[in-house]
Amino acid sequence: MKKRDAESTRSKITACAQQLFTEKGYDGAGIREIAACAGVDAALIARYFGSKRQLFEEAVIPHFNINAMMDVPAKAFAEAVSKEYAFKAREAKPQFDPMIALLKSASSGEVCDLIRDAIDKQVITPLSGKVEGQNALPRAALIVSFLGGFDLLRRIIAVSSMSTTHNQMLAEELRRAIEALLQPG
Amino acid sequence: MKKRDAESTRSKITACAQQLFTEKGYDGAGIREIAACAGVDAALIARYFGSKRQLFEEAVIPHFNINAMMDVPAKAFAEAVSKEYAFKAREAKPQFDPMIALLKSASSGEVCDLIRDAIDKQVITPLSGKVEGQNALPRAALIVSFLGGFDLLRRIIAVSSMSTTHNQMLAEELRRAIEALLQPG
DNA sequence: CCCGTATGTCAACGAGTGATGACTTGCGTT
DNA sequence: AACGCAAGTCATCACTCGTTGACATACGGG
Repeated sequence: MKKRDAESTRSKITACAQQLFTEKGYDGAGIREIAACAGVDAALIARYFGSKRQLFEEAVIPHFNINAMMDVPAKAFAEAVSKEYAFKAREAKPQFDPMIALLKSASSGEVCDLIRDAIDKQVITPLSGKVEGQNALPRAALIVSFLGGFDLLRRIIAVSSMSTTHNQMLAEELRRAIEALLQPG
Repeated sequence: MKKRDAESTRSKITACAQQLFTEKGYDGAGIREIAACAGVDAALIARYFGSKRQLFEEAVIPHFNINAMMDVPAKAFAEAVSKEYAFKAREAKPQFDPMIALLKSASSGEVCDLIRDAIDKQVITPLSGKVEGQNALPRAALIVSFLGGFDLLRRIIAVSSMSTTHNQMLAEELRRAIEALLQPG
């Protein structure tokens, strides 16, 4: 019999859900697999979170934001974010990366609306504050497009021409493109 | 009893596979669903194509290329490709769009290697011929990143700030960013 | 015409899915 | 100490998945 500790159980489930959703996406990670990783019975997930979708909503969605980047001054923003993205090693599989988890789950249909809302409200809208000129919102969306596509090709699909040997150069090109999008035409 | 016409059966399966892989991605589209759409028994898919993976490989992978764009002169390339992407209406669900199908299937694991090869050999490599200066390959990959991320946010996730009202403006920003990536720093 | 092969049909397998409800058991409170 | 509720366990439901093999039948070459 397991030690009875609801809080610890809940947080272990959350942590394993974050990790497995990052590795396999929403559809790819199963309830039983998450439970096994947490050393917990699968039925507990239903009890604690209601459903798989709610687990995803609670464990992944809130962490998809750019709070860490928001206090960077606008001038240094392109530089900071491009370095951040380019130097996240392609091989390194962090236990939890909200961006990867969302990209891998975007085609799911069951959580696509959650993802859309999170991107809109937690990323694009705050980011639009850093965009000069008109049409700040869609231009912020374009920057997010670029970063998302970058992670998709480099860390999920793992195309060969974006290997880690090009980190420095990729950071520079990333910065140039982001600056082009930040500044008014 | 069905009329016996192997060629027509095969091509109907292919067409429905293309459509359903576009709508739901590799994991989301089931063998039986594809067969039903084609008005065919599910077992025939195994007979004709061997496996679901091979069906995907035959029906989707070869069509993911930039042959249509290759004869555009380098100077007009950014303009042409940005318009092409920006004006593919978000609502319009074409029966078959290889880009959407691949994006929705990238997280599948079962066909990710096919997708990687196709992007490398059929898109990034030919595109790199249009890139000036050094590091043509990774810079071509960045352009593909951008276009992929664009389609992902706009047509799959359907972010609200990229609605069709911004078509013209999105095309311009897209062009600026692509030109920044095409020309050497 | 007749037979063999190509084509289509059907049922089933084994594994996996998320979710549910009944049951046991540990723990804190009274 | 005994009760009640929270926490954990187990079996199972009703599906869907891709794949397989046995079977039926249409069609074309002899």
